[in-house]
Parts: sequence; structure tokens; C-alpha cells
Amino acid sequence: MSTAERRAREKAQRRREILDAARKEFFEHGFSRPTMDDVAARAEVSKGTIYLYFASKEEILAHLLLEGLDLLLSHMEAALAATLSATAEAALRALANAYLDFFQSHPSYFRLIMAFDRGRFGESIPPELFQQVLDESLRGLTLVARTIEAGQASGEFRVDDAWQAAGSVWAALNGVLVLMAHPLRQQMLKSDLQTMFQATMDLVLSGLRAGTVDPADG
Amino acid sequence: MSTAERRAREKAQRRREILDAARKEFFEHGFSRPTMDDVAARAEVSKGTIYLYFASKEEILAHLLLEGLDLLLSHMEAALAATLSATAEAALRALANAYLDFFQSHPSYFRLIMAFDRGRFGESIPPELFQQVLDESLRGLTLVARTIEAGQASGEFRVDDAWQAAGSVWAALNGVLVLMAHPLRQQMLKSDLQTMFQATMDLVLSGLRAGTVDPADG
Amino acid sequence: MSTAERRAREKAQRRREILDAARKEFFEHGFSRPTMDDVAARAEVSKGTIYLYFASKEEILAHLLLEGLDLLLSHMEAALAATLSATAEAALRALANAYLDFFQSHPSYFRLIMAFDRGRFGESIPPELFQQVLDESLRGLTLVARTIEAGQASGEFRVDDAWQAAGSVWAALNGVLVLMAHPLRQQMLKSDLQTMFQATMDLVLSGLRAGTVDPADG
Amino acid sequence: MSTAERRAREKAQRRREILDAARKEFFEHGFSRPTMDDVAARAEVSKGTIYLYFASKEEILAHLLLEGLDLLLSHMEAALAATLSATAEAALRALANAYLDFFQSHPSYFRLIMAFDRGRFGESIPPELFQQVLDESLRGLTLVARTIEAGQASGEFRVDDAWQAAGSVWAALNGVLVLMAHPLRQQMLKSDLQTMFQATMDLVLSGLRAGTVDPADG
DNA sequence: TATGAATGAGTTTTCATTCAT
DNA sequence: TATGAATGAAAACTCATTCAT
Repeated sequence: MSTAERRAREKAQRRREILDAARKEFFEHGFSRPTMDDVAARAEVSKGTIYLYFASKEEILAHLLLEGLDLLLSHMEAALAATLSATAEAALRALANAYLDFFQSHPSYFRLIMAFDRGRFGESIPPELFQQVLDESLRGLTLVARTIEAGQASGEFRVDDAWQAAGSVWAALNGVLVLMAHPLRQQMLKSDLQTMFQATMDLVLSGLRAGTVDPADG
Repeated sequence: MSTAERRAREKAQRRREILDAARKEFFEHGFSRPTMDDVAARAEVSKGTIYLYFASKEEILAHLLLEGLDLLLSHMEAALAATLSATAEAALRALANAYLDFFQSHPSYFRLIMAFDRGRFGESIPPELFQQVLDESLRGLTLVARTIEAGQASGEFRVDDAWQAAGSVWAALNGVLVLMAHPLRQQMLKSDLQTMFQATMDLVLSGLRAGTVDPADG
Repeated sequence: MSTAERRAREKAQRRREILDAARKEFFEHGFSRPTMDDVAARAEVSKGTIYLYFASKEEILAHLLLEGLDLLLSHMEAALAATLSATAEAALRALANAYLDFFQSHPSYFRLIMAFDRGRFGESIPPELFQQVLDESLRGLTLVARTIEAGQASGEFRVDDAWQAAGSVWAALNGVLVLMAHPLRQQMLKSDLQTMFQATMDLVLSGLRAGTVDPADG
Repeated sequence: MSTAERRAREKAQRRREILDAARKEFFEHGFSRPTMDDVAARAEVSKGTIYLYFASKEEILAHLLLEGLDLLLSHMEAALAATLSATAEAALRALANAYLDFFQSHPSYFRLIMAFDRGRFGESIPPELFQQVLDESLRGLTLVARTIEAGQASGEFRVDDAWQAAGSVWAALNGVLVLMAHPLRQQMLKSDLQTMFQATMDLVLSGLRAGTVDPADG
């Protein structure tokens, strides 16, 4: 069996090398410019070899996307784990900050994740891979939802539907990151990403605490 | 002079026809797939003719983008105009609903606007056109900021920095539209766009009213 | 008749303007790069107008070529006229120097004349125009031949066939101009055009005087 | 290693086939008319394949030019080698005749060599290839110069500067070939290429023997 | 498994020329 | 006579993918 094992190990290793090369190319030159030749040259394999490991260029991108989502999720899970006994608000802030960290340390992964949303590119990968990406991409939202549920249960947050609230929070976080990604908007808002991000969290948390009921009732 | 006038009219008309054809192609098949041949065929002109009116494919897209932004902005301005004497909250809701309407009636324009953010495509259009797009794209945010300033002045909203708050609100709106654009996320959140959008506005408005001060102070 | 005359005058004038514009374009940017649009813009007429005066782009070039040949020939004729009573050698040197002057003051015309030799471009102009160019292009050779005939008659030159000798002389002149047109060859020959040109004339004249008979016989 | 060897051999072979096809196309239809499609069709390969072997159309032409220069140079060197112990005059005649042979057996190569002088086309090939062409193109002149130096040393030729004289000779040879390339000029000069070429050599040699000193001194 | 040569449809853009007004 | 909008055939080059070895 050891031969088979070594083979499998080598195969995985080769696959990783190709993905590494692709990541570098795509992150450096954008998601559409690099050619398979570029990737092959960077990975120091032949172009044909790439097709032994990945069915298409789109599939490589899908796998990079999965990597990015995994990275984001592990960041968020770690952040959550570190705040187990804290308040829901603290936990939510921790999640948000983990996202912000991810955005700042891996802007290209973030861009890839955002690009996936629109990209016709879902059309050209096998459905099961597409589904996998989709599942992954929802896990962050799930973490937020669970945290809000906890705050709902503890009475910290006065929300009717935790999932709905999670959607709003998640939307706001994504929105603010996309918004501030453009230098010109940082300039117009006279604010840097850090500040703007925290302001958004403050606003949202304030809303969660206050509830979304009519003010007259509050 | 009537000859010159007619000529100018016809020229503008032809330009419009090309833009119409391009819009149909791009909205039906995505922003990168259609070729200039496709556009020419749809416009029933020769390919060369297109280049008499637009310098490149990118420029066509940029003009479509401007169209979209104009449409959005006029929606928002009209909505705002209709609520002149109302509360800031009502005005903000009106703006948001105008955005929602726009998203629902012109999803492709919305996708184009979102795509622009990422787009390497700003690189290949004349700088002045690029600037025009940029200017337009910031006007929506400006409307939101002004409305929040009004609410701040009237005491409705307890916010420190109206522009920052506007950034948060605008981010949340964009975020929720992007989020709900995917049917699968509608399903997971057990919520339709309408509901989710209103919930997000409720949350955000609640936050604006409550202010982002520490809850202990509230 | 004065109306018709004015018309004809204006027409000739317009034609000249187009040729002027074309000359500038072609001399500045090479003989193939400029487009008819460029020429039209420079002449401040519409593209269609050009085709009222010239049947094609090649024809314009052919007419510029004729201009160049005329210019060269009038230089040479003037030079010859100024040396009427001189020796044949002096006359030949005068002709050669006129060519050299032409080359130095109108390098682009020279390039055009040389380009004509190879250019497939004779194929796309009307035969009669082609013939005209050809006729013109032989007049320089004729002047040389007549001068050599004079020297032959006077006993200055010991040549058997004046036309043949003229061919050799003309060939040498063209050759040395083409040769020295390249800076790198000036460098390799450690010589400038002036010097090299005179050296070639010296060599050729020496040959004409000595005759081409076998040295043993001389 | 035999696999690698065979591969290399096949690759070289394929390259040669493409060059063969290109040569045929360009020699038959001129240096600018044929398209890459034409070349590909003639070589019976796909258009893409050509770009695996040559970076551009210009590069193909540059390589054909190098071929031509090599051919010319080997002709000349062989001719020179065959006249080692002869007089400088005989050697010079041998060189000239080799050039004439080359012109007659490979007129298209000659046209290509002449075309290079003008060619804007040096602009679009890699500098090192351009340099290679330039270097090659000067070797013929070098052979002539060395031969004249020998004649100068032996006292056969009374010239001051052998390189300058070589320039004149080379210029005359090129000039006469270009001149006689046109059938119409053969007709006007009532002379065929052979005769005219020899007459030019006679004239030039006569000049070399006589020196370019003033006749009164001779 | 790995190679890398070959493919060929596809893409944007250009431009000489025509023609209705 | 003058205009300039329209044409449409090229043309060079690219690149994801395949496949014989």
C-alpha cells in the first residue's frame, strides 16, 4: 500500500502546486487575464498536466474560491470560539472583525468571493462544485444567524426573526467592505475603512438592541 | 439648416439604436460574452458603423452604465421630491424604496453598476468618461447623506457624522440587494427580497434613531 | 467663359490642396500608415471629395512621385544649363551634385522614388499613369547619357557606348545614395554622404576618362 | 534521449516547413499581401501553429531575409575562395559575378534585401534579430573592402581609402542590379543585365586602376 | 502520469471605397 | 461639387482545450 499512498500524496502535492501557481497569477493579474500557459509556466508543469488535475480554467477559479471561503470561515469560527462566554454583541463584533481582518489580509480572496456572485462563471463548472461553493458561501451567514439567535435568547437583541436580522447584518458588512474598497469613496466619506466599518457595526448593533419595532412602542 | 438638423437627429437616432441593441445583447447574455458582431447584427448595422459611434466595446458598456445610473438617480430624486415635507425617516424610506424599485425593474442595470466596481474595465475608457461614471455613481450616496443630515438637524436621528451614517446605510442597501439577488439565499433566509429589504431598512433606521452611543447611555 | 475659368482654377486649387495634405501626411508618417481619413482631415475636405480628384490612394502616391521626379529633373536641368560651355566632366559633376542636393533637401521624395521601383504599387494605378511615371523616371538617365555623349564626342571620355556608361553612372549615383541613407553604413565606411558621394563620382569619372578597355591596351 | 532528439528534429522540420511556405507566398505575391492565413494554408498547419514558431509576420520576413543574406554571402565567399591566388581585379570580378548570379537565381531574395533598407519593418522585430540582420547585411561590403585592400597592397589599385572605394563599388553593383531589374530600363539602355553589369564592373575597375587622382597627374 | 505541439474558432479593430443626399 | 455616414471584407493575433507519444 505504501506505493499507492505515496502516489496519492504526490498527486495531492502536485495539485496543490498548480493551485498555488494559479492563485499567484490570478491574484496578481486579475481573474481573467492570466492564461493557462501562464499558470502552467508558473507551476512548472506542462499545460496538459493541469488538465489532469482540473477540468477547466473555471474549475481552478472555483477551487480558489473554496479556499478563500474556507479561510474566511476558519477566521470567523476561531474568532467566535475565542468569545464563547461573552455577550452576543461581543461575539457579533468578533465575527465582524474577523471578516474585516480577512478582507484586509486577503483582498484578492474577497474580490474573488464577490465576483462569484455575479459571474456567469457558475454556469461553466459542474453543478456539484457549484453547489459546494454555494454551501460554503452561506456558512458565514449561518454563524451570524446563530450568534443573533443567542442574543435573542438572552434578551440582548430585540429582533423578531434572527435569520432575517442576520441577513441584514451580513449584507451591511459585505456592503461596507465593497463600498470602502474604492479609494474614491473613502475620500468622499472622509473616512477610512476601519472607522467606517466600526461605525456600520455600531449602527447595526444599535438597531439590534433597539429592535425594529415602531419607535412609539419602544 | 434643416438638412444639418435632420442629419444630427438621424445621427443621434442611430447612436440610440446601437445602444439599444447593445443593451439587449449585454442584458441577455452577460457583459462579456456578446461580441461586436452580435451587437452589430442586432442593431442591423455593419460592424464598422458601430465604431463610428463608439470607440470600443468598453465605451459602449460605460455608456450603458451611465444610462443605468441616470435612471437610478432620477428614480431617487423623484422619490425624494415627493416627500419634501415628510420626516427624514419617511424620506429615507422613500429613497430606499426607489432603489428597490430600480433593482426590481432593472436588475441588469443593477448588475452592471455593481460590476463596475470591480471592473478592470475602467482602464480602457477615456479618463473623462471614467470620471463621469465615477461622479454619477456617487450621487446616490449624496442624496442619502443629505437626508440623514436633515434628520440630524431635526433631531430625528442621533448620529455623529451624517456622511458616515450615509455610508453605512448605502452599504446596507447595496449589500441586501446583492445578497438577495441569489435565489438560494432567499431560500436559506426564508424570506423574499421585499421583506428582507424592509427588515434591513427597519434595522438601520432603528439604529439611526437610537444613535450609535453606548447602550448604557441610552 | 469667366465662370468656367474660375471653376477650373478652383478645381485645380482644390486638387493641389489635397496633394499638399497628402504629401505632408506621407512624408511625416511613411507611405503606408496614413489613411484617407488622415489626408482628408489634413486637407480639410471630406473623404468623399478626395475621390472626386483622385481615383485611389495609390494614384495620389503616383502623383506625388511625379512631383518628386519633376523636381529632381528641374534641378538637374538647371544645373546642366548653368554649365553649358564647360567640360563634359564638369557637366556630369554638376548633374550629380544636383542629384545630391535633391536627396539632401527632399529625402522623402527620394525614398518615394526608390520605393516605386519595387512596390507592387504600379499594379494598382491606371497603365497610362504608370507609363508617365516610368517616362519621367528615365529623363534623369537621359540627361546623363547626353552629357556622356558630349564627352565622348569631345574625346574627354573613352567609352564605347554612352548609354551603357550612363547606366553605370546613374546606377552608381543611386547606389551610393541608397547606401549612405543608412546611418550604420556611414559609420562602417567611416565616411559621410558628401565625401562618399564625391569619392564615387571621382571613381566613376576616372573610369570614364580611362575607358573600359583592357589595361594592357591602355 | 532519442525521444527528445526526435522531437527537436521534428520541431526544426516544422519550422522549416513554415518558412518554406512563407517564402513561396511572399516571393509569389509580394512581401505585404499574403496573410498569415495564406501562409498557414500553404504550410498545411493551423494559424495558431505558426505563432508557436514565429512571434509575428515581421519575424518571418526577417528570417527569410537572413536566409537570403546567408545565401548571398556564401556565394560570395565561395567565389572568393576559388580565386585565392588570382589578382585583386579577378577576385573583385568573382565577387561581383557571384552577386550577379545570386540576383539572377534568387531575384526575390534580392528584392527582400533591398526592401529591408526602407522597411519600417525593422521597428517590429526584436532588437537582437534586427541587429543580426544588420550585421549580416554588412558582410558583403566587408568582402569587397578586403579585396580592394589586397589590390591596394599589391599596387593594382591606386585608391586612397579602400573602404571608401568598396562603398563606391558596392553602391554601383547594387545600383546596376536595381536599375536593370526593370525590363523597361533594359530596353531603354538597349542592353541586357549581363552586359550592363559587366560594363559597370569594367568602368569601376578602370577607375580603381587609374586611381581617383586628377587626370593631369596620371 | 506527463508532455507540449497542434488546433481553429473567435475577437476586436481598421480602412479604402461607395453612395444617397 | 461636396459631404460624411455606411459598408464589410480583411487581418493579425489569442488561447482554452485536445491528444499522440
